[in-house]
Amino acid sequence: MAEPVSIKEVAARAGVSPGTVSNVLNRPEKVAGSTRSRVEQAIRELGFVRHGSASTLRAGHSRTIGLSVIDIGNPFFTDVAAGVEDLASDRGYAVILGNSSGSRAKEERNLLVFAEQRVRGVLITPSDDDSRRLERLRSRGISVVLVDHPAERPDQCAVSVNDVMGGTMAVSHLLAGGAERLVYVAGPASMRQCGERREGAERALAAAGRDPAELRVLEMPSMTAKAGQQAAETLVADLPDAVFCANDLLALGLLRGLLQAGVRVPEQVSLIGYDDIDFAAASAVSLSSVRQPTYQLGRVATELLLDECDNPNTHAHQQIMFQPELVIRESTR
Amino acid sequence: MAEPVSIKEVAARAGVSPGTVSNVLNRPEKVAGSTRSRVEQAIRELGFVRHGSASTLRAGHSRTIGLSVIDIGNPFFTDVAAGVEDLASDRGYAVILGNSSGSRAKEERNLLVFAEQRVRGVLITPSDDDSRRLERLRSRGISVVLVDHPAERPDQCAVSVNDVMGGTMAVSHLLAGGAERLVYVAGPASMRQCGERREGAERALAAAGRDPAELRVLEMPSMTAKAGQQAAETLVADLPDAVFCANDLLALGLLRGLLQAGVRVPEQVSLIGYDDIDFAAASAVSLSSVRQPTYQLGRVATELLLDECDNPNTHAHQQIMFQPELVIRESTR
DNA sequence: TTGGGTGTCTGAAACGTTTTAACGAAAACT
DNA sequence: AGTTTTCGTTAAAACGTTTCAGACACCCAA
Repeated sequence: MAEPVSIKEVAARAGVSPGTVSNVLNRPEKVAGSTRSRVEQAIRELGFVRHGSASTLRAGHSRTIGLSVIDIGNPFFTDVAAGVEDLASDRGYAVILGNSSGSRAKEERNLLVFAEQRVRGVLITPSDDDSRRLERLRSRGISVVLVDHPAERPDQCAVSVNDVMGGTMAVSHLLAGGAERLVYVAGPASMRQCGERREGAERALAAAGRDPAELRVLEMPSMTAKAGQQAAETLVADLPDAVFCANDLLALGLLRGLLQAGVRVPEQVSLIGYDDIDFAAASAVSLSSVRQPTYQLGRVATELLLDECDNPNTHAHQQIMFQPELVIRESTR
Repeated sequence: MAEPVSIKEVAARAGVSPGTVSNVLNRPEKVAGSTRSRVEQAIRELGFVRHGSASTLRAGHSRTIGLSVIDIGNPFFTDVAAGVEDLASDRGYAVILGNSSGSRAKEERNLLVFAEQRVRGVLITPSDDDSRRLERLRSRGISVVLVDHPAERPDQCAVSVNDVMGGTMAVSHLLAGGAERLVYVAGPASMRQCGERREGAERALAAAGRDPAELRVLEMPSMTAKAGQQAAETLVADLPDAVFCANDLLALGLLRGLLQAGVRVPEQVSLIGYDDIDFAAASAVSLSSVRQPTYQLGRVATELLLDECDNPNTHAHQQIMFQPELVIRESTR
């Protein structure tokens, strides 16, 4: 096992001082061509790899960002993560992944890890609206960009999608199909997305001249396919004629549960999901859904974060809100 | 923006030396109860968070591991990642995520980042069989555990699933259903998984007294749903009666393409995938597949890696091979 | 000839931990 | 009482970078 080679040994072999090697690494334009190539050759010959921790310690900042998502098993977050990873990697940043699984404690632990690693910034889809934790990070000099969550204050960056509008789109579409008895299958009430999509749903009812209180809400403990299937068990007892699910995972699980119980979709029940994950188009009855620009969400969020890190003085905080898009397939009348 | 607080300030406030604070952090049993609680209080009051880079620099090893996957958009890898993250997080390790997207260059770049970060170890599903890169890591003292890839040498850990057997299972099942004209839709030939599943398929043919050369192979440039849909366009021109896809993403895309072209599954074409991702059960025609213990794969690999890191002397390298499981649904006769 | 640039490189001091040898005090043995 | 052990603590030396004030050589203008 070869001993790791340090900048000093490179310097020795190239016949220069360690400071010069550092310059070759960090501001190559400052060093004369001949010296530079000599150093570069030494680096190659010795297989030198910069010690990131030493660099971070001295320079005061790292080349890593933290990404905290709610459910890595959800293609929505996977797509976001792909956007983040692509751009971060292009810019030479490493991504530390944290999966909160919807647990506040786990999220807290992830943030602690990020703080210990002195990440340059954090991208987070918070699992609830408690902003104190994020304040704590910011007070440590770690930039935070909210992903799929609107900004709580103007002095921060956030990238989100208009969930109220998405909810309205979904339910308006169901109503247009003749929906009478509507159910909204939601995730935990603490999740902002669920609340806003619900509000959008209620607005759609109101806009159609109906009482928003008509909307029956079924709250599930998690937003997974399994939870969707459980929801189906509840619903078959008192079948609605239209269901809006807070995400596609719930919708796919629900769809499966309904079909297994012999319920016809969309004839008996009109069903629409949210996110338009890739698999929505391939399901037993292809799923109508509300599309979000997921990959883009991750990419833009990363762009904002890196800009905030690299140009702290010129950086202007931005709150970007994308618009969702209705995708109609077979599962709705 | 509060200045970050160091161990020294904690020491000052608690009236002890920095060394003692370090002991409280790393070997609390070595310090007297009263001193310890005094230090712990100071830590809490000042909001001290250990500087991971400084710690790494001095201690010579970090609390991070690198995870390099081929396609973060594939639920197979997502499940693996979930297993990795869960365990790593439990043990206080951070996970640096690298997505190679099947590109050798990108994989190389990820490994470089891992080396710079001085990760404690690397979990990797290599995108090809070039082992030199991994040797280079190991020679730097970074443990490597192969995920979903058998070991190339006995002195390394690897966790995989028997792909030859999986291929045999799949094709035997197709043959039992009366398959005559078989196609294997594969990913890039450089991927070991594709090759081994193919070998398994050929063995199944041989075992049935047929010529393995009968197996028509359609090689796609990537293993995604999109590629599967393209494969469908090729296949409809000369329709086989049974198709084995190298993974479920290909199979789902292919299924979609076939159905759109008016081909009935399984009546005209029997179709089986590989991985048994969650969405396989929910597709238009629910997909028969070969199940792999994905989450477990990630967890066990992490277990091995951390054992190798934490107990380098007692650690015994292990090559674990799980057995796949045939899951029969509607897409096969 | 002097004075001031300019371009290139050096040396040493930091950054915040961990680790080690050494120390004093108290406890446990002769 | 004297000696050894044990316990708890400390001071100082690393770890590998980056940074910054300066040094040195060279050239140009005055």
